[in-house]
Amino acid sequence: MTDDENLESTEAEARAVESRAEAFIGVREARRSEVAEDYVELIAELIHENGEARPVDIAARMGVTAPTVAKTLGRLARDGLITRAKYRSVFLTEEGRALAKECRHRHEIVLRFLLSLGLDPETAERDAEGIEHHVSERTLALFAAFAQRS
Amino acid sequence: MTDDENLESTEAEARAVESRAEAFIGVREARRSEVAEDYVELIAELIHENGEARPVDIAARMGVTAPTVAKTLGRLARDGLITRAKYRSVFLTEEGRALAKECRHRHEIVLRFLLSLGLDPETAERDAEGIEHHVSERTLALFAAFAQRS
DNA sequence: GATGATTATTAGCCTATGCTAACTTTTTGC
DNA sequence: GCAAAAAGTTAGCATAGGCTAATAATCATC
Ligand SMILES: [Mn+2]
Ligand SMILES: [Mn+2]
Ligand SMILES: [Mn+2]
Ligand SMILES: [Mn+2]
Repeated sequence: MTDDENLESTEAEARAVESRAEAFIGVREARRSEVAEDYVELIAELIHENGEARPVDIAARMGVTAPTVAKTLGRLARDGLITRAKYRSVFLTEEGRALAKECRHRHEIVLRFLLSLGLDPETAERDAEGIEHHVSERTLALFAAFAQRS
Repeated sequence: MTDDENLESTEAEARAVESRAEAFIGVREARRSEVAEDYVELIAELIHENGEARPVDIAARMGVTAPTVAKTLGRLARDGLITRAKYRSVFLTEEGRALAKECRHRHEIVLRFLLSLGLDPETAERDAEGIEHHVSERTLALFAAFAQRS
């Protein structure tokens, strides 16, 4: 048998394997920002509604304990998305605000898209919360167009 | 001011907070099975195509190193999804096969849905790989119906 | 069947994200 | 303004899921 007939050895096969790997690598990459995205989006909302974002309110809405919030806020501060002072509320940096805006935008589009497909609001909200982190710009554009059209 | 006028203190507010938390808790729950789902789906495919699933092939397609695969396979075995013998290929248990079938089914539907929306195949595959873990049964049914219809 | 290449495992490290328990600070209500 | 309640922090623990370096087993080839 020639080399080309070996399992795995064709150029086409190699490209397929590579492109599959890239998909998974991309998903893992997206996964790394999920928590940060959800937090800044929520923080922006709390600030908008209440004038400030308190850890206790973040914890209640995220469904986690206060120490978990504290640790996550530490990472967000380290990454330049929020500022905070001990025992005080949290605020977004410019970068944090920009990310929050983008996340809210994406969340809105995904949610409206699911609703326009006919999904009930509760399930739509739940699914959007997970899906939003995994839609490319292209997909988002298609979602927006579809929701618009319908 | 009466109690009802307090920020956060209405029944409706409390329910909204609760339901938001449930959405996030659900997403975190889904997140916990993502890796296992991707692995069993891939293992099933490799077995179908090659008769066996070798760690080296899993690693190439997942875009991770061999030790990462080894550790993950340890968890899958612990959770009753695969069986394996040292230095040998991996096989699915009944439970693993059932999960793989379910994942493949979901993956197919999400992918076809994205394609039927007009997304290019590369991006569709990439997005499907992330989205598939966050679609409820209801959403999946709507996706299937839409792809069918179009 | 020796031997070099390939594949698999193990040990050890790291980060993220969750938790509980204990402690500190701030806020609230008399 | 003091005491109790609420909120926030810290320490310490666990698991998942990545990695590299080192080691071990298997396979392929002569
Ligand atoms: Mn989300
Ligand atoms: Mn969101
Ligand atoms: Mn996937
Ligand atoms: Mn998949």
